[in-house]
Amino acid sequence: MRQGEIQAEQGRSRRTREKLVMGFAELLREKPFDSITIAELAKRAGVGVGTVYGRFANKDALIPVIFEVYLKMLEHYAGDPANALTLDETDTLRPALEKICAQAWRLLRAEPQLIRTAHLYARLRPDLVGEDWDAIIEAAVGQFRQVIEHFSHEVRRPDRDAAARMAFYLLNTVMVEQGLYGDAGPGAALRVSDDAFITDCATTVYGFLTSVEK
Amino acid sequence: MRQGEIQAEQGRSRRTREKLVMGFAELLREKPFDSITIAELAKRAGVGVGTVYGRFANKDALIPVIFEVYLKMLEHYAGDPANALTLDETDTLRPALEKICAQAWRLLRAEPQLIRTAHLYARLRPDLVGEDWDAIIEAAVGQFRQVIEHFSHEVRRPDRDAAARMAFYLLNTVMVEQGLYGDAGPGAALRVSDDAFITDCATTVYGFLTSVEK
Amino acid sequence: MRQGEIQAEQGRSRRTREKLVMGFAELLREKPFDSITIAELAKRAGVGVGTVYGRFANKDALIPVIFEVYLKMLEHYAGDPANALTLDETDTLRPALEKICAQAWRLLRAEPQLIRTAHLYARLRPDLVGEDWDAIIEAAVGQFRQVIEHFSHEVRRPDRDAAARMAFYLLNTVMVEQGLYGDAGPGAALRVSDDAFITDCATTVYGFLTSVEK
Amino acid sequence: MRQGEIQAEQGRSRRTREKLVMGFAELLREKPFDSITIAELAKRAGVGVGTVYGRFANKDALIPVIFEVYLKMLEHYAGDPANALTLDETDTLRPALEKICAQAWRLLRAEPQLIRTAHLYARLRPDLVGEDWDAIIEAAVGQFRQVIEHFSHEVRRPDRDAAARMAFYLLNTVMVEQGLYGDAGPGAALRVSDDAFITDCATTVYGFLTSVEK
DNA sequence: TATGAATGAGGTTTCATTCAT
DNA sequence: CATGAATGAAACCTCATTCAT
Repeated sequence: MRQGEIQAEQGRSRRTREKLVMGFAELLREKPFDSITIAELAKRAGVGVGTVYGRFANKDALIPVIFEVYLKMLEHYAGDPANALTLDETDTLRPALEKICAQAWRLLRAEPQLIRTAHLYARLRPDLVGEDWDAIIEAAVGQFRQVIEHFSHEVRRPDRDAAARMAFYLLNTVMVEQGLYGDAGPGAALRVSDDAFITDCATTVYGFLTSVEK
Repeated sequence: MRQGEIQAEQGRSRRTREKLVMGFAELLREKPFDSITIAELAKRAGVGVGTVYGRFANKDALIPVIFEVYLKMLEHYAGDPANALTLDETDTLRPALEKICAQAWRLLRAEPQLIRTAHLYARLRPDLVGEDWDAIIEAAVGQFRQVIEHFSHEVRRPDRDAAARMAFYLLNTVMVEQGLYGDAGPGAALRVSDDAFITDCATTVYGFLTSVEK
Repeated sequence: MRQGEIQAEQGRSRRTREKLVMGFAELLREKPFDSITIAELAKRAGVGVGTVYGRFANKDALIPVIFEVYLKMLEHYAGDPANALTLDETDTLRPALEKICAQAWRLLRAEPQLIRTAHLYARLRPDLVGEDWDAIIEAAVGQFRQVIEHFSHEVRRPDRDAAARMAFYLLNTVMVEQGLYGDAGPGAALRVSDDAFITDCATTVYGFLTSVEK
Repeated sequence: MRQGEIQAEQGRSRRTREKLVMGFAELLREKPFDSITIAELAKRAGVGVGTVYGRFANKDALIPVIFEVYLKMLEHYAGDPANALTLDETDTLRPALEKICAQAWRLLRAEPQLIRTAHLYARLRPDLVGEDWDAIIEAAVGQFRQVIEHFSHEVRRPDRDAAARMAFYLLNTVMVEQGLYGDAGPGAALRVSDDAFITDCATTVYGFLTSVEK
């Protein structure tokens, strides 16, 4: 069970939780977590304030739900066949990385507020992330491991697992930064188009995977 | 003049601003911006709350000062000869990048709270960053331009300026992420030592700079 | 029937009431009445909150039960042969009073929280004390009447009933004050040991009983 | 300075505190402390809620003020010549004690709510009574010391100080009990008129002071 | 200009009570 | 009858901002 969350998940109670999570997901797409008030959440979910406290011990207990919502969104996105990554045998590593980058980019642009909040709270309250966050990361790392395996002959990093992790980390960090905060932040230095940026990201990961150990 | 900041910079008034900025700098190293109250700032600066409002129209008007403080810190750090980057003719690109990475890492570890807040607000309130942020970025990009120029024969990117910008962006983003939030966030996937991470960062930038255009 | 209490005392219903009273008695020994929540009581009694409201119209309706619990405790205490007051013919009034005082003191020290709450609510909500409180008092007054009767020749108060009432009142008030609130309150002025206090109490009652009418 | 109370007592600030204390005193005469809300106090004092928190860190910080108000009331009462206790040489101990009792009784009847609350919180929150409570007690004990000194030949208790303390304690406890809670509580056993009760109280103290050590 | 007391909207949390199941 | 989820009024407290001195 998530931190501060309150037991009992059946019948009316279960539906209430669903209403709350749905209302919360809506709000998370509209504004940052700390501008969301409990009263607002209650209203959006169509329940009373007390009801929120019936399911969540306090406002902090909602933080793990951010990741639950995030994970749900990713699953929904991954379930869409349009986003399936098919690794053709005739393909090479670089275009495959570009596909991945382009996909990640689309996702970031589609759900900026939610992803922003998730990333923010993963940092602000690491104690409250729960297991969903790990699941999210491991899934993504796994995808890279597959790609590396598939184009094994092109990759020169000796430790494939470490390489997959770093590749994920690189791509994730760099794209989230640019995708979420756009022209603000250090990204302002770039002044490039979306497409150019996607290409550069792919190049970066490609460069990392194919360069020899020091 | 910075947004929301109030004119008149002479005599008593000027010293008041200095006191405020110094107190603010102290507090920024201790806690996040939004946990700093105006009353707290006034006390730390040794002035009255009303006086703060005499210089800054509202709390938001302090956000640009975050970047001013950040820039001042960078300048102080850059002014220290111990941190000067000397590009020896006999050197090669890769060790030079490693030096840069190691330096950046030290800085991040020395001033995490301030850098965290600056990066956060550059994203949360891009409208309020002011000119200092640009100055910070251009300075850093410039350093990369120098390095690229110096090891020109090793770099295969055709557009040197664009390459310098991306290199800065990469390094900055990736290191800030890992340096500030450590094990939380996607960085948790890495599970590597500081030294290994620094090396990987250098490799990444190196890989990017030396890989051929698509 | 007690105020606000709900009829029907048979079978399942009767056992529910017992569970509630037992749980309530436990809680009364742990904390003041107004820090006890209905949800807490329900849990302790092993029933649902709604069930509490099935037996008691509202929280106030529990106040008379405080006295019921108090009375039960006194009866339990009085039933213990170790606490029986045997008035020997060779005894005199003063040592008898000291025995009574010492006994009362032990009781106060054994059940401070419950007695404190009972006395508090007898004052705060005199409308809700119910008949149990009278029973408690009359039992105690009766004991004094016996003692006065037994040492009739030593007592100089003409009205024996009034004397018994005042004696009880004196002892009760003075000891409860000191026993429950110890060093706080006016008792702070005393600064005496338990034994000395018990002796002084006995002296006081003795002085009252043996002094002549004005 | 009192616990949780906030510094600065001059000019506007001083007047605000006065307004608050006056409004508080009014409310204390009307209802128990814990039914008084901060918003209510603010309104009564004619200030904003924030202002209350500007002077008192939290609601608990008002508890010491209860005793301040109580002490002020006692001083006001003591200052009235009508209440001065003149010990005539021709007097004897017993009538003097009766005068004291009668006076105490009048006071109790005049300010029941305030005295009730003060006594209640002296017990509930002994940590917050502050110095005023000690001052109140010592003043009262001092009065008894005087009386005992004046009628020294009638008093048979060897330790005059201890006797004064016990006399005060007795009288205070017994009268407060009866005066504040009237017919509720153990006082219900008495069923006597006010005058008879006053006489009995005097007799009790007299009995105590004039009976020989055990 | 400097001060800091005063303000009050707005946020979180508790808990007696109701009522659908 | 029993249950416990749902309710929402009401309490406490914070803090950016104003304004009289």
